[in-house]
Amino acid sequence: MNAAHHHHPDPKLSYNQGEILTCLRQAKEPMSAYAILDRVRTAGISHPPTVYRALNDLMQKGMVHRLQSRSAFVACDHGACDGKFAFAICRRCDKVVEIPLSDDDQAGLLGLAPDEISPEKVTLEIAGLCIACRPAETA
Amino acid sequence: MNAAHHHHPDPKLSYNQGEILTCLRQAKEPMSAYAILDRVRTAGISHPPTVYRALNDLMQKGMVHRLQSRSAFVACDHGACDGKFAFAICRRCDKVVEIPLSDDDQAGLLGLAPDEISPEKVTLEIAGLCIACRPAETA
DNA sequence: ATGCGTGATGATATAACATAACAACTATGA
DNA sequence: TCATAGTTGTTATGTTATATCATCACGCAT
Ligand SMILES: [Zn+2]
Ligand SMILES: [Zn+2]
Ligand SMILES: [Zn+2]
Ligand SMILES: [Zn+2]
Repeated sequence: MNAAHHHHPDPKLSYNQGEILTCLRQAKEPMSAYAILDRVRTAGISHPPTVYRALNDLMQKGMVHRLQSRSAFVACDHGACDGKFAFAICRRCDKVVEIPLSDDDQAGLLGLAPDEISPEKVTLEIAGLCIACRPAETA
Repeated sequence: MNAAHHHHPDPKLSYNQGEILTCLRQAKEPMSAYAILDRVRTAGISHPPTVYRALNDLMQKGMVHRLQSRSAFVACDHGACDGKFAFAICRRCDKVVEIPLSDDDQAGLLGLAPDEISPEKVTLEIAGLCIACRPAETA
């Protein structure tokens, strides 16, 4: 199989990267690596390392983000971004909203780090209840 | 085995909880659940569910925190705390510093959440390089 | 053309992390 | 006694992630 035979979301991506990014974009919700694997089997991708390789490459490019609190992956809402984002996640339905962080936001967060650790990267995830799940919570 | 036969870090803790909290406090660094399991075998704890149960109980009490970005657990630096903390973590040596968050800090973080998700809990982990690892990085 | 280096992918196996489900034991009090 | 709640033990399994080596396609120098 060859890249030229398929539509790619970005010409710089390899075949596997393109398939997996497309899968995540269509899902519009976080997917585990193994859920992705199930969905791309028809595209000829059939082993976990293949999926993790592509996910790591896509994360390096900023096109995919990992939700640490869920061990799941989402396509970047903005095509790509570079460390300057956070997530809000509904604890009930797993809906995810990507939050762009301003430079000030970033600086403020990095400023929380103590002197003995010079900060480089911030992981911020805010869990809560989305508007659709709020009624269901009054049980 | 019975709690009365052992010194406990807190009388309200069960035997298993006490052993595992003591283990984490002695380590002073993050430990995976399975690393804890190895260390408490001599105390009669020998199965993963036992460790995870105690860890979950201790986390509920705020006496143990989980580092999402490492799948590891640390004893709270302050005995116990209640959601109002962050971590700075050295990406090279895994040194961890717990950062207490002021009410203002918390409010600021929760304020980043979009309208459609009402925020409840914030997970903030800042990765960087600790002072001891800075020389080693110039490779 | 031949051979080489590089990057991407394929494939096997295993490691590391976490939980479901059920059984057993203790303590407490009706 | 009996029921109840709390804790722990045990087996089995599910889920997430990586190490390692093999293979393939391509560009390029000889
Ligand atoms: Zn993004
Ligand atoms: Zn929701
Ligand atoms: Zn704490
Ligand atoms: Zn360090």
